[in-house]
Amino acid sequence: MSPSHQLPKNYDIEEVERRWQSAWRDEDNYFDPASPKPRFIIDTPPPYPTGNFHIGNALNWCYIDFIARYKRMRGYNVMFPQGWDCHGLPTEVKVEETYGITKNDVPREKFREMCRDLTLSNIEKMRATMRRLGFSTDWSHEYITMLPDYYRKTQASFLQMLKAGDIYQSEHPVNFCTRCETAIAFAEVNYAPRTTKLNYFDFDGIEIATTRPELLAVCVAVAVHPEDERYRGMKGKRLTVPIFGHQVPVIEDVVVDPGFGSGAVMICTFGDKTDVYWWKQHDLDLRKAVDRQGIMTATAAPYAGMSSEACREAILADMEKAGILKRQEVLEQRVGTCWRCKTPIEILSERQWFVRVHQDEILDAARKVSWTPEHMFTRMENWANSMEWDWCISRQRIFATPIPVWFCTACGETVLPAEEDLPIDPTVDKPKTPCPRCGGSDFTGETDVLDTWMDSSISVLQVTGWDGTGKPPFFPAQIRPQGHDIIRTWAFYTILRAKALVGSHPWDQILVNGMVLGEDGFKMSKSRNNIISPEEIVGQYGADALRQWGAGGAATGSDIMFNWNDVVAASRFQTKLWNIFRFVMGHLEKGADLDAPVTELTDRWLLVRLSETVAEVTAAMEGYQFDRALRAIREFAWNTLADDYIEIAKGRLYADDSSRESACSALRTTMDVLCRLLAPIIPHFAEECYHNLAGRSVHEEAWPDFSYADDEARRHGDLLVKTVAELRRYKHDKGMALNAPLGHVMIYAPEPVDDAGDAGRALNADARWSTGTPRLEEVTSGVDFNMAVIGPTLRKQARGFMQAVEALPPELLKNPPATVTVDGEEIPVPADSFTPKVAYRVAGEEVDVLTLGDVVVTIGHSS
RNA sequence: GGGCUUGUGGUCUAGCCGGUCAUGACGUCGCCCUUACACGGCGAAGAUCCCCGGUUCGAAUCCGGGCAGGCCCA
Repeated sequence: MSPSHQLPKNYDIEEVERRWQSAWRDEDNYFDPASPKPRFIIDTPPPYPTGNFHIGNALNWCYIDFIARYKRMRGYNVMFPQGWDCHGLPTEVKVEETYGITKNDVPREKFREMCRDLTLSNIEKMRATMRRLGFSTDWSHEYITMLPDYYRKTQASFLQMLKAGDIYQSEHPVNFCTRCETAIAFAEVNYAPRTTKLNYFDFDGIEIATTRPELLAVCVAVAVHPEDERYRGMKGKRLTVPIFGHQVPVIEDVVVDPGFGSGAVMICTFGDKTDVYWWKQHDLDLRKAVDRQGIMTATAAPYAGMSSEACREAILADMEKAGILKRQEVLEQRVGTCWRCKTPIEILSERQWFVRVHQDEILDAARKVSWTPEHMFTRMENWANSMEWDWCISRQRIFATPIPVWFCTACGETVLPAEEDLPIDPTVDKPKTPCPRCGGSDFTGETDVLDTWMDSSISVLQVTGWDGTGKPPFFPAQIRPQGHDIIRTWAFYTILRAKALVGSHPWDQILVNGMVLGEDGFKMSKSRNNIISPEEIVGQYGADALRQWGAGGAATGSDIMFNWNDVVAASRFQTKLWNIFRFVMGHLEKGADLDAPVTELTDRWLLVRLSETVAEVTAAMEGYQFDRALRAIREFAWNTLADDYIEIAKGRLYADDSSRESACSALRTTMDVLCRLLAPIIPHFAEECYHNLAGRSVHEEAWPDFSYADDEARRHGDLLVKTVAELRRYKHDKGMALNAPLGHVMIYAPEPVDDAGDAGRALNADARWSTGTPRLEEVTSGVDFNMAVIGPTLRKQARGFMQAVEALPPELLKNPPATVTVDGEEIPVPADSFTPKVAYRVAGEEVDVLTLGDVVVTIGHSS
């Protein structure tokens, strides 16, 4: 046949994908607030605008887009919004690097402007990548957290939680980065290995081991384990701190590890998190020796003004001089560092803003959400249960949402703006009314700003239509898709905020995706040089191939190793599909009644298989099991349709009778359904084919509900396929070409089969079906056991039974006795417990014989 | 140190609420340019299903204990 003159022989990925991307209209993906359709709102992650939409994002967004497209086809009014979580240190650091300044070198507003400009150009780059990947984003619901319309809501949410008592100010120890000069939350602390020295010194007669001698000035107690015999009776005694001379108590606490150092530990405010625990637990003094820049304070005189490193060396030298430094050991430790700049964090006591964490409420809300995969809920649970401090939300930076609060200069009262006046910047704007407490009119604006998670943790309120008060009209959202790395932050904080602001859980479902690992099995990182960018993949193999990798690379939720093989295989599948499609179109265009009844066996068999595939893919998509969905589609298209069906039925397509109409009709249906099944995963390819087939966009079609049952066609078709495959193998084993003519072929089947001559044409043979028995010598050569019957029925006797059956004479296998003897006991033979394996011998005539189950095929040698 | 998770032919992967010969892809080898496709077709080789123990008539699958990897955290 001649392939369609309209369809090019090669599928030009770049050309086709670009063409459809420019043809598709953004409006087609818009959520319609007035629509009567059921809503499906996606709380899409707002990425940090680094300018680089990386492959981890790509995987995450592939899942989201599969869901969005699938749900639209299922008749939902889908919202697939796109946000940008702009604020934060990385952008400040980047601006400082780019312009060679620090944040204090330019006015606050100028610095913010530089950050905004950088962010906007980064967003533009990332949008371009997202469009190239073919995501069906609703760009009418884009939000940018650094713009007034959004941070007005962030500020409103702050005020509401403040008024409700969920937000408070307090002086409390916080993690502090002295490089960035800001407090950070636990979620922002990374732990890095470091080699340091453990210094043993004489502390008023007791040996103390410490890694942080520079904190000696803020030593507030010495602690020992209550059952440590070495320090029995020491509790309550007061010791004099060397060099500084102040007195501190000896306390006992079970958290002290008697095996570490000398078993006695000095508690400083604050060397680490355990110091904070002891300080609170024992109500100890607070002394401050390190300031926000990491410089020693007057408390540490005579070391005031030194950096903490210099102070450490100086104190050690002085200890040595005084003869109290006993020895030093090398110690491997893990030290908390700033997630952004890697500077070791200090724990400083500062006035900060906090959000109250009600663990139980959060967990209750989290339980109302359906988690996929289920085990990801355990991570949330563990994190919630391990929270010891409230959430520190204030930061001493600039590029962030301002905390909308003033302080009255006269009386210190905290003064709030009216919510309708938001957004405000308290360092620029002034209160509209005098101080409600003292009537004063001089105010200081809060310079602290909000943690960026305060912005992003109301994304779900934003997308469900929140105007800053009350319950959003479309709340809760239907699904939150996100990675497991941010369960303890974004998911946790969002649930907290939804509970605090709306009073219930934020989404019906959460779908947690895995991380993308490099080809070497490790997390992608610059230092490992194993980074693959989406552009690199798309440039070579196109967006649809990348999307197939995302769907099929791993089960949903598990980490996925990037693998070029999968991308290449994906691209080959498209080539295969394209050739299938060209072949089918070529025949359809030659003219056929596409509504003709599907009458022939092979055609009916194809539709049964198609129907089964639709059911399987639908179930997989409902459970977000994209790998299963894609696998089922591939198997159907490649094995069932191309290798089996087309190879067997193609001969009929060249004929010119009603049996050709049947095939064309079946193929037309199959291609239509197949395009729809493919549409969510490979939208460009599906669109290209469907447009040629139907002249419309596949993305405006409904998900197929195709259903076709025909048990006989399924059974007979399977026989036919199996027989043809066996005869192909026969030809192969004989060294024959697959299209070489065969002699007279008789297929003896248990039921009458009418294949419309397909077997004969496929095999290039005179093939006939018969229900008779070939006149051959039968030899029973063994048995096939049915374990599913034998096991449950006979239990412990199963093995003995099988041995007994195998020992039976061959003629008894064909007509089995009612009982067999096992260990001297007569036991009944269960029905269907085994079938005899029958081999056939040639009886005079020159034929070859193949047996496959209950089908016997004889092949005459003359052709 | 804790939590979660994974360990299947050379490589990646499916199966994992137990049932006779373990799925697919890439790679390897052989045959075939059969009027959709050589980015293809047909076939072959290749697996102690991480190790040890247990439950069971039967375990890749369930249980216990190891070992190793990953992620998150302390």
